[in-house]
Amino acid sequence: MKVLNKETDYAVRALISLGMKPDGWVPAKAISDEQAIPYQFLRRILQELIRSGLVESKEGAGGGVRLGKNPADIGVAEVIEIFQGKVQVSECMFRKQLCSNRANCVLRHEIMRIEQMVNEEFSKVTIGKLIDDLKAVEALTK
Amino acid sequence: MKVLNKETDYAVRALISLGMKPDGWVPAKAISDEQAIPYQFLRRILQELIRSGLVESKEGAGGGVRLGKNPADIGVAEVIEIFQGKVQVSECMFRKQLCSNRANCVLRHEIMRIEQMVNEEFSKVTIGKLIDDLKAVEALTK
DNA sequence: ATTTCTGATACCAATTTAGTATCAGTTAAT
DNA sequence: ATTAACTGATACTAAATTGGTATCAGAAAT
Repeated sequence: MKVLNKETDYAVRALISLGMKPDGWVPAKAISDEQAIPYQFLRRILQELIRSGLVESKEGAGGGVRLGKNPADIGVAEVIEIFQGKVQVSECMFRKQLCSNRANCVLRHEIMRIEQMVNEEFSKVTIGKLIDDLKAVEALTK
Repeated sequence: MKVLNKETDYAVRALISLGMKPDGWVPAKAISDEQAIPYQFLRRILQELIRSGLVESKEGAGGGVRLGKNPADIGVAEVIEIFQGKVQVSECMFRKQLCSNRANCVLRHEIMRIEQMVNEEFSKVTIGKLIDDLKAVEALTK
């Protein structure tokens, strides 16, 4: 059971990379090289990040991309949602036979609790936090 | 992002169904009808549950399946693991470029924390608990 | 005008998912 | 002894998803 797929994985890495170069426009090629992400695949990923406002872009020579929000305001949950949709345990695990009334279905309620918890935790892990952690590790290993 | 696939979903429903009929052998056909699970698909799922000891079977006429463990001792985490493997966030999200030393990689550590939390939560949701909740709802709606 | 970039979109192979089908063997009842 | 009701094992398939590639048009800087 893989929670993050390649798109989300690459997107997070790209966002971290951008967050560490806050000045100017970074071409997709630079990120692709630095993070070893296939160029065309990354391009498509960046376009989705742009559409959803996490990243801004500038066309033409000297152009590229940069973060569209403060790194501390970008939670991994948000990135997951863009590429893999909202976390949902099952379409509806307890229909018909098992659950006469959807509204007060305790079982579904139970499961949705975990869903929400996961979402909250993934929201707390922001790009900013990841960058901070990363810097702390780098300082130690130097 | 769908956390449970059909196999896990159907498996849990089948286990609940079996847990509610603790006496005797239940043929796969009966579960298939009751829970509207495609028969052949369910058969394959049951065979995996049997292999992993959650379910016992008896061949021949009058045979069928029954729980192999106490419902309270079957956590949904266990079922997920059988059909979807251990929860893992990413193969290794922070390799090479981002993380010089795997062992003390704070980022990976961070993510694995959520992983473990999810597993614990899914372990606490047992078939027994689901059955209890279900009965409580049924009592209310009657 | 040429180079460096993004926008948009179409394509593709490999894998996974969800489901079907078949045949062999076991047990119970007649 | 036969038949009906079951599981065991396994092979097959269509459709969707995943991960990745390719192409062309257009924008900006030089």
